[in-house]
Amino acid sequence: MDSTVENVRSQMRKGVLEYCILSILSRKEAYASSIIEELKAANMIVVEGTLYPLLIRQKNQGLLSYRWEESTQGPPRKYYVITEKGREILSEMDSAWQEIVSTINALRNHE
Amino acid sequence: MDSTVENVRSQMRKGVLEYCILSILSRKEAYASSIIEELKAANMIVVEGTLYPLLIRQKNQGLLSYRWEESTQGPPRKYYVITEKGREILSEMDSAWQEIVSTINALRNHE
DNA sequence: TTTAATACCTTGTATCGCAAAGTACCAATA
DNA sequence: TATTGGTACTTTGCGATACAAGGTATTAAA
Repeated sequence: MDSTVENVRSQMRKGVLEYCILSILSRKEAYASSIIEELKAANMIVVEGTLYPLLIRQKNQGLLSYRWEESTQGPPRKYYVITEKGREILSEMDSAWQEIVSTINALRNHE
Repeated sequence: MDSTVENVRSQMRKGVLEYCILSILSRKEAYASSIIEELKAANMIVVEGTLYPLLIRQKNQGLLSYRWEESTQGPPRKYYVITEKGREILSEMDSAWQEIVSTINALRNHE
């Protein structure tokens, strides 16, 4: 049951997910669960099975590193930290995003 | 050669492709090749193998219909026409898009 | 010692864009 | 009439990716 619109909505979210992750981590380091919380607060529904592989991908691309930290209430947390390369890529993502926004504006308001 | 950024750029485009198609067809009917031209002009690179299945999908969802028209120079063209339902969905896509834009703004400029 | 909460990770599935190859129609030209 | 080139539509196979679902491990409280 496809609900066209929900599908489109989730497609649009997908396109900017990596951008959102890097953006969050550019402000302060964070661990997966807290990133999910922050995304949820911003109306970007993301689940664990999506986020973990994505963080690992970005780490493998050199955009992130991480360190373990003990928690007072539960297992240790893997705090991800944005790298210098990550910041460079983030800034290129800013451009890419602006470009898409312009494109949509052009297409949507043209004439 | 993954070029992270080009990958992200294309991910972002994917997310709004259906939106762009409906948007173009909301102004006037068009056939596949002309849609590709228009998208190219707007900086959205799309190829046949992407567009045709997508048009068929949207037609099957009742967002589009089509009619054949003879061409003076080549085989007949399949002109796609947006339906009433298509216009409704397009307007919901407008909302979805605005929401994503707000989300990004919130995440990107927060603090 | 069992339960609940927190946190990390993996597997299988479905979707989707894209490259590439295929089919068909038409017109001009050899 | 046979061939070539241009236009247009369609299909197949592949790779990437989000997500549902299930799994492991640690800690603290009941």
